Amino acid sequence: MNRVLLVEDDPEITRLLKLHFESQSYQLKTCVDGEEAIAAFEIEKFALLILDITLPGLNGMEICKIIRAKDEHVPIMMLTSHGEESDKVLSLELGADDYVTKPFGILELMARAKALLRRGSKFEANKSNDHSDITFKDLVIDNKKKKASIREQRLDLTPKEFDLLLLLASNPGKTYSRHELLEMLWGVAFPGYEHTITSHINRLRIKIETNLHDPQYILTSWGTGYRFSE
Amino acid sequence: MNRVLLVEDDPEITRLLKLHFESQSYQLKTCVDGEEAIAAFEIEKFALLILDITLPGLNGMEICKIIRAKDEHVPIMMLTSHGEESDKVLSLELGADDYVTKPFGILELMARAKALLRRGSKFEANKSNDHSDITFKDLVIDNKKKKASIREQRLDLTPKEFDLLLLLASNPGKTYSRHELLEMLWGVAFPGYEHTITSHINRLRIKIETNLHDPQYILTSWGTGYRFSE
DNA sequence: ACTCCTTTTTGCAAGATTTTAAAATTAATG
DNA sequence: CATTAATTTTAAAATCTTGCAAAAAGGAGT
Repeated sequence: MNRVLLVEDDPEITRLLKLHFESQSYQLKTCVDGEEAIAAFEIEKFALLILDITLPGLNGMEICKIIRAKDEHVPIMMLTSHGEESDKVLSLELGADDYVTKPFGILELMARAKALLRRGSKFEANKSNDHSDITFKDLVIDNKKKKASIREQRLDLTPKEFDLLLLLASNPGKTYSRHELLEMLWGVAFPGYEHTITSHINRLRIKIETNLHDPQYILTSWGTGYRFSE
Repeated sequence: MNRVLLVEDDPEITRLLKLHFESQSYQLKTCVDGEEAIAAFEIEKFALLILDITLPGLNGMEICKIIRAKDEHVPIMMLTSHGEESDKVLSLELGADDYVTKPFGILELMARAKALLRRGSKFEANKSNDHSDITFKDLVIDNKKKKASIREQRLDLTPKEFDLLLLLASNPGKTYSRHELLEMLWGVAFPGYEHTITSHINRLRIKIETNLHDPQYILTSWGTGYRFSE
């Protein structure tokens, strides 16, 4: 069973999650309010529920409570705009299993969603290869150890640099626009500019590339974005 | 036979144990209540049972009693939130083999689980090298003797300091977040702050490093956590 | 070669994170 | 029960990262 139910009124977030869940071959059904969600939940079975807290009409916590009363086990993840600790505690008390605050990096959200989905199902697909190293030329990225090295030498990367490199390198040859990168790493609701990406790419290259005028790892797709060599 | 059955309703603990048992190549099957557990026990064989005492429906002690009646030998470990001595005594009378109170350090729990598993099976895999010393540069850690020395000189470490050093040094190069360290050494339900880790790292360094501004053993992964040199 | 547009480079201030030191709390011991 | 040791919390100083902007350099098309 691979159906996920999302209750969210922001179309931008809906679009993004739909994109990512479907790319991982999950079906994402979306509702914009609580009544719709509860109705959907009555007819169909879902492997995971994702509820926005701030919604018109019934809010996320209320939905959570109602659904938890009907189904003790289904994994529930809450989304919220404010990083309010009280919301978090309250949600978890109401029976939510995880809690993500906006702006969230889509990759982080997906990772946590997968953890919940995994828990619910016995047949471990474990599709994502979070566990194996990525190697290209003299570069090795070990996500498990949070470590990257080039020519046997450990790279001293900041968290953002590491994430950026990991994302690009996980999909060699795919060009990511600055917008996409911001969305995936900085989060959907990130208010900043795309310069930021440029800066980070630059700093990464300084640490990785031997010759900045002829990069071997992080390549520019002119007018489009960046890609990892393949 | 390497199957372990966990009966636990807290998803956080479930997640953590699953992670650790699977990393040690055990299969961990999880149930959230007693009926499910007993049903599973009827069909499959397990090398170890871990029961939370406080559960919705049938509690851990009741499950223990029922299962012990069906199988005299299977090792059973109890988990409980309150360090109540009476619970402990009662559990052991009901046939449990070990008893761990929350918050528990995951490493301690794993060690005790392994001890029980070992008892049950004669063919000792002994996968983990708990018994050999760890040596790096001038530092020697002897887990068996709970002793560490640097430059032939015994270090006077407190228990927490020793555990922290041992954990980091058993996986050189891997960056552990403060959260991970808390979870593994202090326990899942530890209510404190991550500063605590910082403090212990600091005191460890004072005892181990020659130059605090250029540590050779315990390194900082900026924005991420700490790691042992490799 | 010229112009327009994009990318690279550089520097900096604001904000985070880590270090350090010391105080407060808790646990262990006689 | 008092002392001592161990652990946790707090707070400030030091350090590093990040986001942004502006200048310099690099393509693309004419």
